[in-house]
Amino acid sequence: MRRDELLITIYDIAKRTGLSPTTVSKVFNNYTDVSAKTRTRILEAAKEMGYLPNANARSLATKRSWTLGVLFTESSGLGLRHPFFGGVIENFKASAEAKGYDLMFISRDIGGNNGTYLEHCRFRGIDGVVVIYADPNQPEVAELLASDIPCVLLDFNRANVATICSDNVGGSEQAVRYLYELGHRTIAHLSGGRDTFAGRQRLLGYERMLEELGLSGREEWISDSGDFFSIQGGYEAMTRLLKQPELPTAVLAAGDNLAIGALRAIREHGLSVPGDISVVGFDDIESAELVTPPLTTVRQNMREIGGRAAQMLIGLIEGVAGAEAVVLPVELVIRESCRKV
Amino acid sequence: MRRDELLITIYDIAKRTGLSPTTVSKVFNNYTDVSAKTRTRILEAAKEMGYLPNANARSLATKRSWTLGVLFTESSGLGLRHPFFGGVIENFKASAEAKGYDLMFISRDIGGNNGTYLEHCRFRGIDGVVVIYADPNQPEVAELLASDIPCVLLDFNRANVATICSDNVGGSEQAVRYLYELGHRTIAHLSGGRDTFAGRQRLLGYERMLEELGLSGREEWISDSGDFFSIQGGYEAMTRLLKQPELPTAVLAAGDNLAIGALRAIREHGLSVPGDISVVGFDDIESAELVTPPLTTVRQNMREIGGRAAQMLIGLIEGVAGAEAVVLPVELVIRESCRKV
DNA sequence: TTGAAAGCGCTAACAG
DNA sequence: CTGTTAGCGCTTTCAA
Repeated sequence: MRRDELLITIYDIAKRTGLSPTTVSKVFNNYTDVSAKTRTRILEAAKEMGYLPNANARSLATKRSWTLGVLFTESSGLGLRHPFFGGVIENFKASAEAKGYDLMFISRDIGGNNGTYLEHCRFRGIDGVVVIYADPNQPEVAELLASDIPCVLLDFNRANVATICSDNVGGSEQAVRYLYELGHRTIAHLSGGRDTFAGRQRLLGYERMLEELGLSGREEWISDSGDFFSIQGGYEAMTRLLKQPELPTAVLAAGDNLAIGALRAIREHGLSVPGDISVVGFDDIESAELVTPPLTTVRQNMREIGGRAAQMLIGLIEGVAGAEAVVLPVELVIRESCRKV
Repeated sequence: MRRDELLITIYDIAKRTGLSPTTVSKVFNNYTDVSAKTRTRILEAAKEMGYLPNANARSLATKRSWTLGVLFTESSGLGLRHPFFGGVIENFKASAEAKGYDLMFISRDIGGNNGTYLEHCRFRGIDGVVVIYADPNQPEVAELLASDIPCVLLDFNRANVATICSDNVGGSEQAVRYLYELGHRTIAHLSGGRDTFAGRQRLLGYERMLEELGLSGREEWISDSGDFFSIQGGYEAMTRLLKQPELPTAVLAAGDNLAIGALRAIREHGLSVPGDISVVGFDDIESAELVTPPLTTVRQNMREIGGRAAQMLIGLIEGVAGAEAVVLPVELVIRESCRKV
């Protein structure tokens, strides 16, 4: 069975119904200037003949592909495997599909050759792209964001670009206040890397709340792990912290994986969580509740992030929305990694 | 800046170089019947003018989209969020891109309306699809597999379809033998659902090795969790097991998440792992080594599964390979959830 | 080694 | 309300 033999076009339908291809096309594009009778006649013929529109032909004629690009930074090495982003994309996908868009991954390969992200998008005729955790200052990302292709940027912040991220500052503030209310007065921070927006914001919230509560911050109690997502990074940052002559009674990690690494470092140091040190994470990834002790953490709303991102991007594409910066609320999820002192 | 103003076509290049569109096209398709001089002239002009081919036009003319579909079963509710599949897709993506293919998610929505997977593929002109953990007996999946569109099926097995999966039988066998060598004689199984291929295979390996070792299997020690991936399922299946009058000293779970749920059930029952009961998982997802105690488990080679799947699919598409059934070796990763008895 | 012409399947003015 | 016509950008015979 060759595929071409069953490829039905609007011309076939036109011939069969005695109408013109134009009219057939109009029916499939929901034009209103087609009589009800003609419309059903065409629809019936189409169904009988097994007609399906050809997306490529349509895109060629309309310059609209109904395809959304998904751009991951490849440098960070996380990508899909990270449960947080996997979850975000899943929800993005569901929202996009409901509105008739399909998703395609954007890479720098273009037909097997090297190119830029922007070139890839132009090559494929992508209608808009969601940029997930990619540094907007990286030249190739910047090029894309500055182009005429609508973009939504997640977890970063940039002038004139539609962005969406969690309330990172507020999340850290909530966490620190919670620890304070449990009686903690010496609170450290495992930072997620000062070169990322979310990392800086979470650090900022930590510092702000410390100040608001009249606690003295100490530079040595901020341990930079370089990257949110690595358990190893958290382990190392916590290990450094544990070398201090005076230890904090609590630590806020800028990511759950950092917190998980910290848990291990603390245990190996012969101390217990929350017995000796209380730990709070950030994200609420699936494994947060699986570790021992289950992690108290600041939950980001993955579902909402993905859904809103799709909605924003489509709004931009269809010209019904401008580039706003959305900040979504977070929620402190209390489990068992903190105790009263 | 309107996009159309900077859309350069082969006609523009032809005009600029004084050559014909045909010749320009030939250059970009690596035809050999173009003189070296002409070729460089065209290439230079193209670069200067910022020319990019138009994938839609190309697909329309050639009936080849250089797009691979990724089909997830939506029913199981896992999808990207599961670290195992996320990892598989990541590697699939990398291999596919290196050969000039891009990835698109296949859904049942087609332009926002309902349709079948096959219709979606035809609509988009998808060249081939990787079917990830979707039951091939589900009618719409079966329809796709039976079509003329090349498919590779992961983690299932079906006549005349290219498939790829881990050595599930062998993995269970290795695990049981390992437990046996540690001295265990009463070994239970948390099954991953008898309606999935991998679930049945893992059960089979378990039963076979029991028999080979001369151990008596007991029907009550096989606890079905209905689904590989749910921690909750593992918790419940293990809880049922713990109600038996006589308890096994070891349990093989058909998935790491099942094992993680079992860990919790055992702990809540007042027993310890591996003190009272040894536990072995299957998959080696990231959290396997994060739980307490770190899980001994059968590792599937995500990287290889994804890479081979891409390679097989492209082989099928390009007609250089037939539909084989590949089984990849697994590896027992020993951590701390089992002890000698 | 190069090019003219036709066509891939669809849409969008514009007439009728 | 329906149809004619002319593309969208590219590839592919086939002839020169």
